[in-house]
Amino acid sequence: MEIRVEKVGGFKFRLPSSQWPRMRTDGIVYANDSLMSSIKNDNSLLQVMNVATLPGIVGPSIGMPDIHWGYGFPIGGVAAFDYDEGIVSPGGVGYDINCGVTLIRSSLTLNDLRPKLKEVVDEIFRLVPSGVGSKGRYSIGHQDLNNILAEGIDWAVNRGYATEDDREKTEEYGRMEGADPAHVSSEARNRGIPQIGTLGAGNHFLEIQVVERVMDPGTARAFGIEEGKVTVMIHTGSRGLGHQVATDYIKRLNESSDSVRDVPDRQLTSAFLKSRIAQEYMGAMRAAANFGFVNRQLIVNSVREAFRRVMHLPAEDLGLDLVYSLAHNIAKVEEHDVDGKKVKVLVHRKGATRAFPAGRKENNRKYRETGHPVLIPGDMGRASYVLVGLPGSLSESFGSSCHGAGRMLSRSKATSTYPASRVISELEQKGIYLRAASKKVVSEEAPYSYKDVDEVVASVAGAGISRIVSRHIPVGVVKG
DNA sequence: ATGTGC
Repeated sequence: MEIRVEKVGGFKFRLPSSQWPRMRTDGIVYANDSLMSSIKNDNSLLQVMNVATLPGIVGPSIGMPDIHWGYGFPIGGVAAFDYDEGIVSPGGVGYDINCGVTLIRSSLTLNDLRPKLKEVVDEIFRLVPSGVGSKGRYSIGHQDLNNILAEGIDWAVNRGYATEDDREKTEEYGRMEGADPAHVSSEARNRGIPQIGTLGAGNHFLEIQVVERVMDPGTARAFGIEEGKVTVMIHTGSRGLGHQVATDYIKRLNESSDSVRDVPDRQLTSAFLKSRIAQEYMGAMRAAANFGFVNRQLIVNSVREAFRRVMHLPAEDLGLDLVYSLAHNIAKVEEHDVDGKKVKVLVHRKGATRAFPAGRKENNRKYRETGHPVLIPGDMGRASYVLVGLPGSLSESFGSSCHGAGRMLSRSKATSTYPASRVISELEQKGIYLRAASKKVVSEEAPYSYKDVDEVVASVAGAGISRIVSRHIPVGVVKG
C-alpha cells in the first residue's frame, strides 16, 4: 500500500486521514525533504497512521524528524488523547520508561582536560557500570527503592547524592506526581535494586563533550553553557525496572477485558484512561519515571567523583553543575489549546522531548524566563545539541520536539557495515576516546548508522518548534 | 530498550 504524504510546509508533511477510514485524524511529520525520503524507507509512517486510529486522539498523530520504527508507536512520535474519553498505551511510552538525557556543564576548557581525558573516561567507565545486565555500586534496599519510586530525586537529595540545585534543574523537580509504588511488581523491583546508578546498553551512553559553537548566546548564558567549555551528557533510563513495568502492563492489557479492542496492531494495546488498569499503569509508569530520574542522578554523582579524583580539583573549580535532566519516553497530563479551546490531554512522548517555551507553568523556576533546555544527543562521532522550545511547539506539537538523531540502519545492517575496529580507529582520528562494554555495541552504534543530527535539528528549527542554542562535539565516550 | 529469541 502506497502511503499518501502531502508536503504542506517547508518542514511539514501531512498524511491525510481521508486515505484510510480507520484514521480519526491526520498524521503530521516534521522533516526536511532528505530526511523524509529516508523516513519513507521504514514502516514508521504506517505506525503514525495506526496511532491516528486510537480512540480519543486529539489533534494529529505526530512524527518528529528522528522518527523510526518502534513497538506499536513509532519512536520519535507524539500523540495526545482526551483525558476523559481517550486512552493510555504502554507502547506509546516505550519499554524504557523515562529514558532521557542529563547534561552537566563544567568550568573546564578542553585544554584543561586534554592531558587527563583518557584517565577521566577510564575512571567514569569504572564508576558507572555499563552493558546489558550491569550492576551498580550504589547499594539500596527495598525501603530505599520504595522511597525512590514514590519520591524520586527527593530521596537522592536526602541521601546526599543530589544537591538542591540538581533538583531545581530536573524536569518535574525529579518527582512525578501520582507515582504509585504499590503498582510496581516485585519482579520489577528485584531487577531495579542492583541496577540503580548504571548506564545500560544499546544507544545508552555517557559522553564528554566540548561546546563547539553557541548559536543563541543569551539562552546559553541562562543555561550555564559557554563556547569552548567541557560538558557531560548522559543518556539512559529506568533500566530493567521500567522494562519490567512495561512488560507487566502490556501482558495484563493483552489478557484484560478492559483493554481497547479493535486496534490495527496488537502492539497498540491500550486502556481507556478512566479504567482501573489504566490508572494503575499511570501510577507504575510515574514510579518507574522517578527511578529513571534517580538513576541518571546517581550517574551524575559518580561523574563528579571521577572528575574530582582524576583532576585533583575541588568541586567549586570543576563547576560540574546540572544544565537539565529530562525524560523523552513518558506520558503526561497537560492542558493544551486545541482549535481555540483549552483541553486536558494525556500527551504520549515516545522518543520525543517536551519543549515548553517561556510562559508554561511546568517550566522549572530557574528556566521560567527562557523555557527549559531541550537536550538532543546525536551520534558518538558527530554532534549533540541543546535547543529551547518556541511558541510554535505549543501550536504544532503539544509542546514537543525531537529527541535525537534517530536510527537509519538496523542494528544488524550496522554490524555488517561497520566493524568495531574501524569505528574505534575513525573515532580516534577525530580525537574521540571510546570505552565500550562490548564490541557488538560499537558496531551497532556506529555514527553513520544514525541520521545526521544537524539535519534533524535544522528541521525542528525550520518547523518553528525549537531554536538551536548550542552544538557540542564528543571527545570521550562510554558505551554499553 | 531488555537477566536480548522460537
